[in-house]
Amino acid sequence: MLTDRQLLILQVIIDDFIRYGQPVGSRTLAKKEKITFSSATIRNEMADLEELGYIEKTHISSGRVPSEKGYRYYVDHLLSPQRLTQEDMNKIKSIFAERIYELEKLVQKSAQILSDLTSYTSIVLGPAVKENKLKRLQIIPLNKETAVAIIVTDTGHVENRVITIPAAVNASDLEKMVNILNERLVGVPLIDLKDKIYKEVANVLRMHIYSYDSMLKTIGETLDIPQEEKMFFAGKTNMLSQPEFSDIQKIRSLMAMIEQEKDFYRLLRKHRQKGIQITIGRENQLSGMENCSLITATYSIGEEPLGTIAVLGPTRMEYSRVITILNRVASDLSTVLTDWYQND
Amino acid sequence: MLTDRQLLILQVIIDDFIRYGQPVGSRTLAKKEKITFSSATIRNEMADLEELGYIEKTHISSGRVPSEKGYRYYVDHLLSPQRLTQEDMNKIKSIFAERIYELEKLVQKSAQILSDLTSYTSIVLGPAVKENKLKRLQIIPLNKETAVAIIVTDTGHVENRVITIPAAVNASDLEKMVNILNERLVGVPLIDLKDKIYKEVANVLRMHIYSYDSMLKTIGETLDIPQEEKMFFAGKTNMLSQPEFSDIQKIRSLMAMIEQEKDFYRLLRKHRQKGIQITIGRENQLSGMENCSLITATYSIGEEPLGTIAVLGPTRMEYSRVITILNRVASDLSTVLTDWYQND
DNA sequence: GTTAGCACTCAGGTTGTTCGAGTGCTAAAT
DNA sequence: ATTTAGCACTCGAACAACCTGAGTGCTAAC
Repeated sequence: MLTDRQLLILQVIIDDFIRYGQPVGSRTLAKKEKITFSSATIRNEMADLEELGYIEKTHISSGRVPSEKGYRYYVDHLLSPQRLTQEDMNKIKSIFAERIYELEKLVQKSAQILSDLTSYTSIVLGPAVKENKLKRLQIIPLNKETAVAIIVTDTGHVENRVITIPAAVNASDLEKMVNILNERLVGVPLIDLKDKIYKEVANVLRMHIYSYDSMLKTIGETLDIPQEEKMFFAGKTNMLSQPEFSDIQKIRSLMAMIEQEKDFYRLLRKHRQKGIQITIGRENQLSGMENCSLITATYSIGEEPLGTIAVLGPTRMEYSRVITILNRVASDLSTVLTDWYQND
Repeated sequence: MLTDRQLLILQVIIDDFIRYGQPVGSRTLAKKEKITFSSATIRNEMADLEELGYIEKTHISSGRVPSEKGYRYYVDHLLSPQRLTQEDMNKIKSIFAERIYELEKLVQKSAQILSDLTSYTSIVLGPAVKENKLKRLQIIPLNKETAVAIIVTDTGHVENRVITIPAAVNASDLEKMVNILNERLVGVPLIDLKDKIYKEVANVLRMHIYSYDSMLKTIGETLDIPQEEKMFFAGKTNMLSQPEFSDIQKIRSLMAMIEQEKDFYRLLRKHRQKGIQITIGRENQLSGMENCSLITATYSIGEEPLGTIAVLGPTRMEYSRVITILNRVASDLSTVLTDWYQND
């Protein structure tokens, strides 16, 4: 177990390093207000902290730098909570004060404000469309062979897709079918649509529709809703200004990682628990993330969790500030959404 | 006027520099097959070429590098046309062989293939939605206050927006109005919709609809179609691997330029003429583009130009290869689109 | 007109040196 | 038993000196 003095030193080292990005030496430390003992004492303590794995040297006679274990301890035990400046508060408020009725736009704006305020990269995982409920299905013929199928959900989200209409199907059949589907399926979550069609609606369709088979196939196409939540990025290039990424190689691997959205999506999916979640450097188990930390929070409608908002920064990021901002944005976003949807 | 030998030397210098990215010296040049005279002769010719502004030295005793004027002359007069490899041809074909019915997706795929094949960044300016013709307008109420307005165009494009419904408007009025609008407005280009409504449809509406005023306002909201063509990027980070951008500063200014989409959009808009257009370095008159060239082509339906596809690379890019690819993709894309739309 | 030869230039790599920030250890002070 | 002062030591970064190689321009001979 660490002594109080060791904790103090660890905290001051990390705070200083986060602030200035330079290895911290005993002399620098000794000058700090909070530190009342001499540099020699500090050196002894630092030697212990290093042995325990909380800090590292970049070379044999350099100052110390936090290790991943050090950051981990720091975020778990040493974070000093921070208050937002009035200015930041206002910025956040101003976003949510606008009456934006489209979920996607709101979510995108949230990502924007997060990256603006933090100067890191932010990612927002949109709500899963598949859990929205069907409000209306519409098929609008374009010409003899093709039509646009449109699905509107209760959240106002619109999915659309161009489909081919089998030659055997005529316009009135199409219309009839759309009517039947709407009658039976409004209110059903998109993900259950297919199932429900085969189990409950197929019978009805067979009775009323002539070319039942090809029709069902067309419907199948239509209802292939994307399963995955959309990711919205903002400030992708903010990382270019971080001094730890002055090395072009690091930037390349980081960018490659971000572009490769699949892996990153999977990583985000691991952060679904409520509250703030932090993963540091290699904890992310994703190459390209060695020098990065990811902080996430969730937003929700009422008690129903909807999605994740996240900030990606260097391991040397301002954890406490980012956490405060993230909490704030998540809660404001949740409030707006809850307010909006529960007034139905 | 340049002599044949000077032209040969200029061409070989640029070809070599494009290939290896290193300043080209007289000795290197003398070793080339095509060059039958000695390095001393070459030095004399190079001195002349430099005086005329076609090539430059990076420092007093370095080899030569093409100047912007040199590149300009090269692309205007010296390009040796190139054939696509079978492999590249196949890749392009495979994209357009799939039956993709959505314009946006097709366009996005085209951007993707362009950046894949060239390893540069590619940009595609989508067709202007405003020129599409209205196929159907639909308003689907979500709850008492809000509704989704959906506009489907003859190209299968779907625009949608959440609108607020004035309290004075009731459901049957809404329906009636949508019917009237559809009757009168189908086939009208989106850009003319507003005009047409005020001039021709307003009268009819006034006769049939109770809360005429607030209704017209709602309709106005609905028809605020984005005026600008969408830009689709692909391979944004490809530039990171170009040796000329090993300098972090250059990358930053380049990325900042790309992120700042407005300016870039304006630049692209200047390239609307048919055929291949090339602007080199500072010809682009956009800071961040000093070391870049932009090559564009247009795609069309029949004779009707629709949009622009572009490749953004370093000034030292493989002009001839890019031009070949761009031509190919543009023409294939045009063929598919023409085929598709003229079968209406 | 072309080329060989030569003196000259400069970027970039290597080496050596110095400086300063930092360390660990020891012995004295508290 | 802690804490501190002092000292020898280490290393990176910055700088200068030097060398090399690729390249040039010019001149005189072919």
